[in-house]
Amino acid sequence: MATRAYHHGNLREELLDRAERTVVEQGVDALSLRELAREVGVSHAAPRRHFADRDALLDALAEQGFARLGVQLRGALLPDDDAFAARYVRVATAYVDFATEHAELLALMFRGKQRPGAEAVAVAADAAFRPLFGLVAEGQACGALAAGDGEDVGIPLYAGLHGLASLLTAGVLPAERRGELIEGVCAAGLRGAAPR
Amino acid sequence: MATRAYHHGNLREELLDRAERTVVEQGVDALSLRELAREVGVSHAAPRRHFADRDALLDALAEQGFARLGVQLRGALLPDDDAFAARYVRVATAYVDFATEHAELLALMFRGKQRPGAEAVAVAADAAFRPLFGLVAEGQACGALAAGDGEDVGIPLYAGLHGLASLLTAGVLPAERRGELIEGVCAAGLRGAAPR
DNA sequence: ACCTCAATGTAGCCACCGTCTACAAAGCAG
DNA sequence: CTGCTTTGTAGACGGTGGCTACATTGAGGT
Repeated sequence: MATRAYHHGNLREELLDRAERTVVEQGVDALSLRELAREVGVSHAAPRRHFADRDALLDALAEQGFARLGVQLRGALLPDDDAFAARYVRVATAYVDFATEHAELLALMFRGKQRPGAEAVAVAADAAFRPLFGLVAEGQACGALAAGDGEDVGIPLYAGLHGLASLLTAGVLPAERRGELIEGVCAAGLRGAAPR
Repeated sequence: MATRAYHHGNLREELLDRAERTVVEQGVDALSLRELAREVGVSHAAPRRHFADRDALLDALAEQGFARLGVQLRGALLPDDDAFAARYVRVATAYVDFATEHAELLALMFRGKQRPGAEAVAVAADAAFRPLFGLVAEGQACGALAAGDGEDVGIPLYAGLHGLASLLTAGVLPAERRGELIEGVCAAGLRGAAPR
């Protein structure tokens, strides 16, 4: 084995990858910098060269999480051969899927938004959510959604999705019914956002 | 000063009160059992007589939180001299108010639901939410909400509220617009849940 | 080719934390 | 009064995050 040299060469990324894995699998609280360093095979103080403190690492994780979420959402949005409602359900499903599969990561992502000095996280969040605003505009253009400020129309829709995801990951709603719950929330949301 | 005796007499409750305060003010992560014991003026191992470990204390806190939430919701529901929509907005406001004022506590409350051996928390949660189910039934009775399974009708409504609260506490949506956002989400929710 | 120097990793320390166990004090039931 | 249970205390252990001083490395200028 090419016993790596004194300098790792890729420490930051490897730390992030490992950290994301243990966060997703065992929760934020279970993430220990020292344990992480041990797993990667590096001294306990090495991570400090790349992350000022534990919170900085968590912020970076959140940023990366928003990037992943953005990819998922854009992927779900890509095929544009469907009716608007169907596309909406597809994007909603992608969002709820991500939220339930990465529950702990999502909590981290939203935790970061209000912390000071986390502009990078906020920027990543905006980028991830941009597709949703486009979808709302599209719905307005084709007459499926009420006209007016896109935010006013989109916020109730997004709140429903986010709330559903949150209730699913909290165990308030049973995960087995995920599919039908998404359908129900989407349908109710679209009715509520329809032109009147 | 009546220097209290060896036995405190009311340790458990005082620990819970102090703990809730620091959780609400500084977040769950900032809660330290030792610091708590110091504040109450008791040895660092004393809390262990009342809470098996830190998680047990957090569970008790969650349980107490659901009790408080239930009181708020029932209070908002009590005056029944209004039209259904107005009552709904009032209850929704009470929920979002609680969620934003006790953001960290709420996170704790929902964290508990999925943890093993926390039936007491689940029971408290059910009790807190019971008023909401009653309100939905009432809306169905007076024709403001679609008939059918109360859960199918109520879940999208509740998801919207919970999501809105979550987005507000995360800082995704600005707290200053709380009032108008509640109005918007309530209106959209009611339209989506109306008979068709 | 050499030398400097910034970047990166290491080793050891500190205070703090949660948990465990052995012990002390207080209340209570007979 | 006596013994037992409850409640609080004291001290120890391993683990953690953060800090500082030091070691190693690689890259760029001469």
